[in-house]
Amino acid sequence: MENEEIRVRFAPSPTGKFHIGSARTALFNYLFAKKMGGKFILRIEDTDKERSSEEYTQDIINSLLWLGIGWDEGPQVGGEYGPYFQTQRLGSYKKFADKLLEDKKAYKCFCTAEELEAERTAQHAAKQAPKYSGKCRNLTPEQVAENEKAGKPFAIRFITQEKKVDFDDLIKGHISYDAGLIGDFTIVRSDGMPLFTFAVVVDDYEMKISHVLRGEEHLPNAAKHILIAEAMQIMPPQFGHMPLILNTDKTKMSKRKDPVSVTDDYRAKGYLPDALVNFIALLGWNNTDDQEIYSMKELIQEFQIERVGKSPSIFDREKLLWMNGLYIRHLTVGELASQAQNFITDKELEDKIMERPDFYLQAVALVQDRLKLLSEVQEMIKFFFFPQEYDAEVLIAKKSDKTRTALALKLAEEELAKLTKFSHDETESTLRAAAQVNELQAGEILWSVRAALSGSSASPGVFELLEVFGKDESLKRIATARTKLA
RNA sequence: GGUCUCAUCGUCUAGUGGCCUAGGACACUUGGUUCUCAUCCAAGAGAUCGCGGGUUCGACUCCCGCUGAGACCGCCA
Repeated sequence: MENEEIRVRFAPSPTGKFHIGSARTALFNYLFAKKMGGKFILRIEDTDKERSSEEYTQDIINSLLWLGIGWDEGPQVGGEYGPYFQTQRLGSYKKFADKLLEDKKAYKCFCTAEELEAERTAQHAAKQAPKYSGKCRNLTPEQVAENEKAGKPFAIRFITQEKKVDFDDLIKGHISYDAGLIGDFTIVRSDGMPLFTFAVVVDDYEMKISHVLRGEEHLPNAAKHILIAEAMQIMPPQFGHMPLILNTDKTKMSKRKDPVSVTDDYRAKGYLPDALVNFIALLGWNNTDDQEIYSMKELIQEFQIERVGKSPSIFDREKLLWMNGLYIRHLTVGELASQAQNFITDKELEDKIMERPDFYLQAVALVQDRLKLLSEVQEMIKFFFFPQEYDAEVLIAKKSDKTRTALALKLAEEELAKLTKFSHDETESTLRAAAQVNELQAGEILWSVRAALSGSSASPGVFELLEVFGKDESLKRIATARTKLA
């Protein structure tokens, strides 16, 4: 073995927003590398000029960073096997393609897109497997020269040997393909750009990649990978194909119908990166015991490629939501407050928060247990800063009525007004005593005061609210509530 | 149409021949705590281990067949 170092790569193509499935692929590669003391490399596969864009490259980078998946080599950090953008590695592909041509392991194909398309539809109609006819494979050197002279564009096709391709997949076990079914596939486009299938082999070789961990949809590509490697007389890396992440309808998650963008559907919606990482790590991997909550550090410690399952898993958003709530509850109030601030879109509210940061912090502390998403903070704390409109009915506790509620609020206002110390305990004993003396249920008075303060039937507890609001604001809100009942 | 992959509660999964009358988590139901909601705690319901054969004293676990589902078959990745 010339190279015993563990080197893995995550090689996304910037043709769309960074996908949750890609995040899982990246994560497993990262965990594997870190666990094994190896290197994690990020390579951008941007040879599809039509669909690749700078914006998407940026989204990949931002998402990875946000998730806490850093790379040892790649864009921004460099590395000795760069460059890490395929469009900057064209020389390498050309070199290997020329060699393949020279060794008669590939040939120039002058078929036009229309011809190929017609061939495929004909095969489809005849219920045959779509496979290139090999028409240009037997062109004589004279014919090739003639075509080239005529300025006909050509692609380069790989000569697929009719043989069995066997390999041992780290996850799926022994896999065998009949290469005879594959046909001569294109490795270089007529515009000179290499195709993924070919570029990957060259890059993995030049970057000394030892293990390729990717989605199961690439399983058939592994056979091509191995065939090309053989033709190039190099050792292919070890493969590991991870089961797909499915949508609820058991089909591959798609951009069209599912929330799959890490940035738009998770980060922007108020999910925490640690929760997302924890959740996707559990999609296809587990550690035999009953532990479900893992920090990145623990994941690295515990990760074993052998423990990656073979069957696909459905992405259960309910469970993710639960986990996100759990992570939110584990945040310190300060962390939560500052992270949630990014989700405040209401300008007036934002100004108020800036004016009264301590009050904001106290409000956040009271809603923390009730959150599942950071983005929910705004709705939940609004009433702290701005009294909300509400219906008088809200003030009346379940087993109470209008008259008793009016009395409860009157008593509350009078008794609370007497307090000099407006703490949780003081207000509690005061209100409970008032209820008892006047033969009201404690619940009647507590409910109505809480509703008066929050304007809602569901809110943090009344004593916590009283303490955070303070005497003046509390009495003001109770007074307002009383007018609603009058 | 061909090839490949997969198959335990609704979902994520544990289970590597006897510990399984199948364990945990989410969701669900009920109860407790309580001023509501949420949290928290407790309990419950939920899987004839896709089906059929075999191997074995014994199979969720091994083998074969079937069925079902998915992926792939591009000058996309």
